[in-house]
Amino acid sequence: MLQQITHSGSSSEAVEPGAWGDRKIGRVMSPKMPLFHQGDEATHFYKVNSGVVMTFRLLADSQRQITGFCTAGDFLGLSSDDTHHDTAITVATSNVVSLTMADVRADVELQRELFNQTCSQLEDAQNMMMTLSKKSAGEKVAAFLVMLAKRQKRQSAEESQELDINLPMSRLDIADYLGLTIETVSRRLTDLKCKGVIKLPSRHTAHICQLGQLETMAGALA
Amino acid sequence: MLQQITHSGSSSEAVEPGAWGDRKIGRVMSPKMPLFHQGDEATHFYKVNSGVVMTFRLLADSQRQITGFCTAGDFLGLSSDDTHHDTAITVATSNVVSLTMADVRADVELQRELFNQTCSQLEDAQNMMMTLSKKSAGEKVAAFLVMLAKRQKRQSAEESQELDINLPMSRLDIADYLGLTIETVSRRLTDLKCKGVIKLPSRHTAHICQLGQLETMAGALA
DNA sequence: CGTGAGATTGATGCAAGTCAACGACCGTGG
DNA sequence: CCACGGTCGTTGACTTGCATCAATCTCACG
Repeated sequence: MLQQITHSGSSSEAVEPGAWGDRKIGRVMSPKMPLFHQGDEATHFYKVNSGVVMTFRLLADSQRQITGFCTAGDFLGLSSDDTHHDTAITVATSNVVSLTMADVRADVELQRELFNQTCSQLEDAQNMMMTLSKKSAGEKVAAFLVMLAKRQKRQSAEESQELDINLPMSRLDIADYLGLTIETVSRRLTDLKCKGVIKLPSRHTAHICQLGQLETMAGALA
Repeated sequence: MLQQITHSGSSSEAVEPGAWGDRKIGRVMSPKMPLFHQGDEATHFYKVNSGVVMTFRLLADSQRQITGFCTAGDFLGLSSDDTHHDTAITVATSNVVSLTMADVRADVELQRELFNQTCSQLEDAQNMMMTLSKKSAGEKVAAFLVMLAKRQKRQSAEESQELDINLPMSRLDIADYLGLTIETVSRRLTDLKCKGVIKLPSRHTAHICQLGQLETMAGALA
């Protein structure tokens, strides 16, 4: 378990430079592949074309905070001081492109997109601060499911109350994202199941029965 | 108390356009003056020249999360969708300049500065996520004092273990920043006082006796 | 069909929240 | 200048939600 968390030494495991596919097409990566490690020099940053990548940072005592789950269209790995302050690894099979600041300087449209995304990520992070500090365990779990539902619905632009969502990450990942323990995540999920708001057909799938209800339980955000 | 928190209707109280001084010199504002309100259209953003401005966001049930304290050099009020997602008010007397995206487009140096700052703020927000979800109350309060010490030292570039710091904000502000209650903030502060790490000569001043010790108690961040 | 990591469920403890009373400071007006 | 009132802060008693510890379950994979 800790092995998953601790990053063994340097960037030795990260993808070697030059192994990236064409800039537009990107590179397909299987689950649990690191993009970069906390402390690495930030020579590149990345854009997710498909799949899920998560970023996290470690405290000295190996506590872990997952800072975000990146899905299609999201950028990650930007740094203000040329050092990565977190580690990024794929959660599911993903297609990722690698970029440099030189690419950005050459492309005005990319500049705009990048700046907007960064502002947007800052807002998300601030919302997450609210969630982490003010919400109860139940609200956090509900909010997490709603977030996943929104993202996965965006792709398959439905509008129904009912939908299946993917949970490619482990319970520990969810716990470390929400600032809870796996036990608490598990308990609150079964609560939701007992209340009939969701079903859990398999470990990595959730069926949402009443999205509106779930949103209510997630607590308002503004 | 709630009056302080609830924003009464629209942006009526915010500074009227045109009341800003010269773009470089800025505008002096007394404490508790709002710059903009959550929900306002984001026509301008701001840079703090001196003083302290805080930003916060409200949940529907009027819970408050302070998203940051901005001091000299910090930008605030950027938005990815032209709506302010938080409210900004001065904590102490401050000098603030107002800017627009047009200003940015006209100034390449400002672009760089702004982009760097935004990345940096994102990293800070992610660190804050760690603090909020993983640290104990005692660690949070210690970390808060260390943060203030670092900022105020940066200005008067000393390097000693001992220094006085200003606490212009109320205990409620500190609590809402750290995700605690005023009672807990108060208790942890008196703990630190009893341990001889700090002194509290007045309500809005703290004297740090052993900065190193305080940093240890704040818990490592990487 | 075993085996082990991941997930669930149950029992217990503790850190922080809540409720309540008191104390200290600040500005105001006599 | 001092007396007063109100806000803000501190301290104490009690409650509670989540973490912790521990046992069992399940299901993915060799």
